[in-house]
Amino acid sequence: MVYDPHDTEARVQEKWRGANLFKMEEKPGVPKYYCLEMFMYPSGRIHMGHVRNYTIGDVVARFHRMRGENVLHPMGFDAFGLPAENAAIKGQAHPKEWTDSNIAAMKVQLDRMGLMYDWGREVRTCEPEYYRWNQWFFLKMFERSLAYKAKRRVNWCPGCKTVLANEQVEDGTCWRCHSAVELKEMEQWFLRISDYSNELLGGLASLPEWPAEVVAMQRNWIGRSEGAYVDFAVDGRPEKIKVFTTRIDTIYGATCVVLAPEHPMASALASAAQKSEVESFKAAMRGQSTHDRATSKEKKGVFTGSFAVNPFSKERIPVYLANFVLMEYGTGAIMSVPAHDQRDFEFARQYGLPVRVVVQPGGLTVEGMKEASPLDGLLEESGPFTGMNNREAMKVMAAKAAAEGFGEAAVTFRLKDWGISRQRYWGTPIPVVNCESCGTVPVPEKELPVLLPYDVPLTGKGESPLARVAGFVNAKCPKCGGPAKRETDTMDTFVDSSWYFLRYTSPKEKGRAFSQEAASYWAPIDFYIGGIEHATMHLIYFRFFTMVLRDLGLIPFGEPARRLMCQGMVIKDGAKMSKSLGNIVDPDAMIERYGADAVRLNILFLSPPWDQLDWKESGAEGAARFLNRVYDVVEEALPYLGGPVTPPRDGEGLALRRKTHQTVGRVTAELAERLKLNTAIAALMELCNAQQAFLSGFRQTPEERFALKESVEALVTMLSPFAPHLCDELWEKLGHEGFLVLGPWPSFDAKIATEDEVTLAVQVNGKLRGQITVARGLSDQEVLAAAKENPKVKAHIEGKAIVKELVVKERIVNLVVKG
RNA sequence: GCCGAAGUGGCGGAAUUGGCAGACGCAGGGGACUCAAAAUCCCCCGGUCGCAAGGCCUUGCGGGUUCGAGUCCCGCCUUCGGCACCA
Repeated sequence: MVYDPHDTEARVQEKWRGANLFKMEEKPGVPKYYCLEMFMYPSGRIHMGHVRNYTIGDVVARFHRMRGENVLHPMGFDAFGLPAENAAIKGQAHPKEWTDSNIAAMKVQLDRMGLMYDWGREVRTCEPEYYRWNQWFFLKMFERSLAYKAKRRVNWCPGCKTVLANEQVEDGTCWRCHSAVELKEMEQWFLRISDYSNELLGGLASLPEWPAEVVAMQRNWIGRSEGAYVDFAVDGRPEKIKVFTTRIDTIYGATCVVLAPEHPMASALASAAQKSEVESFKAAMRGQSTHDRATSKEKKGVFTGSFAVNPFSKERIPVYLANFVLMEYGTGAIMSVPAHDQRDFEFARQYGLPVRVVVQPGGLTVEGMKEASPLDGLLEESGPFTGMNNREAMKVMAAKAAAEGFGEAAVTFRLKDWGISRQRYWGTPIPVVNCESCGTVPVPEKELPVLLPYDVPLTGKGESPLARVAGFVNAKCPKCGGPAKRETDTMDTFVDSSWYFLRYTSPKEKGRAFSQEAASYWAPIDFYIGGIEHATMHLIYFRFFTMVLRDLGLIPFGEPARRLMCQGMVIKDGAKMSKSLGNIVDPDAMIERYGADAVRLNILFLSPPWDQLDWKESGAEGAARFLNRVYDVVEEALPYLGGPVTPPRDGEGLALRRKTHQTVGRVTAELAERLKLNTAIAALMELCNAQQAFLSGFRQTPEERFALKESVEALVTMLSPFAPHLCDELWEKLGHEGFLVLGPWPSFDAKIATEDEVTLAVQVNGKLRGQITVARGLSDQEVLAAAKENPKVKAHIEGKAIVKELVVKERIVNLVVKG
């Protein structure tokens, strides 16, 4: 009998719908479980990456529900963003219609997969009821100076015609369209994520169930470094140059001070003689992005004509501007110590500046020096500090600087504030007006939402589209009532995704972003699944938002997700699936061919969820074959299940019971803890194989009937999170009513799972020589005696002296012999 | 350069965290059923020597610890990912 998945899947899905099975009903007195997959961008079609991501979540969510827990497993849409707008520019449809119709199409696809989503909780970020709360959070942050406007050099993507956050620049290109990013001086809104650098970094230690690589990437990205600020006086001028250094111990070796070309003091420090050179250098640097400068590596600079005074040695050293000093990091100024910093070394060689060794690791001389020495050692030529260990000197010298008022120990971070202004239409309007007399004025809360107008000319030409909508732009100043103009930039869509997980807990809530009661019941997320590409974007932003929301008193926790899993990429024939390579696998076509259950099973069976996965069609055939075998086993067993049953105490019946309970133990452990879903499926396959073998020798006794019934029902139940359609169908065949997802999960009996005989391997000198099967619970002496009796072992120990005897309970015996 | 992950049969991958390497599946070979095919079922399937019993080798490479190492330690090689003129 061949099982037809299409017929079954359609019928079973209809029953689920009829029973409103996926609506979450909270029961009192049971644990909660919030299982969340990163919501989707409504591009129009789901791909294999979605299939994998959502199947993992679905299996885990179903499992927890079967165990009787309150499970929140929602899905929604990250519905603002560029593709919708670009489609409109191409004249396809209004972004709103484009988005809505894509969502409708994708929901059909998701339902076909059999995914257990409570659509009653769906969230769409482009709805005013959602984005008004983006605006509200913005106002709250504005009140606390966590949102501010500043003129900065920002990343401009000429392809997307908008500004990008630092996190959205990859290798000097736009994360979305990969155009080379340019630097532009623009007035922008920023969120002060840097205020949370310390907590974002420290909090990582409280996330043991996050993947090590994500934690490492975030740590790297936040980039803490310990050092000191030191003020250098400028000879003959009142102002001081503040530098940041991690090597204050090398300060006696500083032979110049170098400023970034954009440093605010750069022009002022130019002497009359150097003025034109300084200005032309600044002009040359202006067009170059940090990325361009970094990749050229060549050190370029110009002397300003001014001199700085080393506050320790009082030495007078020249002040330069150079391309390798970044305005964005530290203070935008450094002290240059050529002997102990490679960049400074190269710069010194280029411009003929002196090189002086001040930390002696042993045998280091300036003559013949090919590169800087970063090593530790004892200070030399360092005034009163000479002879001191350099690590010690760092502390002492920073303390001296602080005591004398020309510096202090300091920690700096690489993490910069989050620029959220986007010069595009399809996003959340920033709730601010610019009044001629009052300046920047936030829109009062009661006027929210600032609605995104529907009719907006979209040309893709570059400035904010909203600026062309007079009805939107012209507003009254909330403060003075005078004429004002609205902010026409919209927010980065990563703002939307920074708190959506909280909205799911009370998606219909009015008057607040979310119900605080619901949020503190459900959140933090127990299990969060998504792609690793968000490691330093979404996954850092939503941690930041969670901390801010906690500080606003809205939630009682600061970390949004307890456990994170990043599913591996789905590739085909060793290459990433892409349209240009023509190796896209269409989920719909796969479901058409093998059924949703087989597709789900295959994508989970092929490798552990977090590993890269090479989609193999033959695997889907294998999965379908297995489901067929399960179907056959049930069909074959069915006629035998009616008669009287008695628990078996020995023989094949007991052996099958053992296998059944061992499988329950293994599968439960995988689903509850380890989540190596491929091995859970392997265990189920083994159980099915055992049942097949059992049936071929089935003797129709009440004992064997008991074992068979128990085993088959356990298999169908445990397979149901993976292949929910087939299993619900089989459950009905087996004479049961209702749905497997409502539980219960099979109970595990350790006593039955444990064999009363154990097979041990016997080694002689660490080499496997034989096996013995003995009763459980024998003493080591008895086990050793049995081992020595084994004929194969005997042959290897005969005539030799046994030097050592080892027994590892229920595993192995090792006899060490000599001679 | 720094940080992280990984390297196991023809392939995807297992291995209870130091205890029988290769579970489970895919591909392949042989057989049964069939007029035939599909489907299904049974057997074989890391390498090597051997008729066989069995021996030897084998988890990227080289050392080490241990009765015992895919797993731990030291030193390399390779691949992938992230960051990178960050002072």
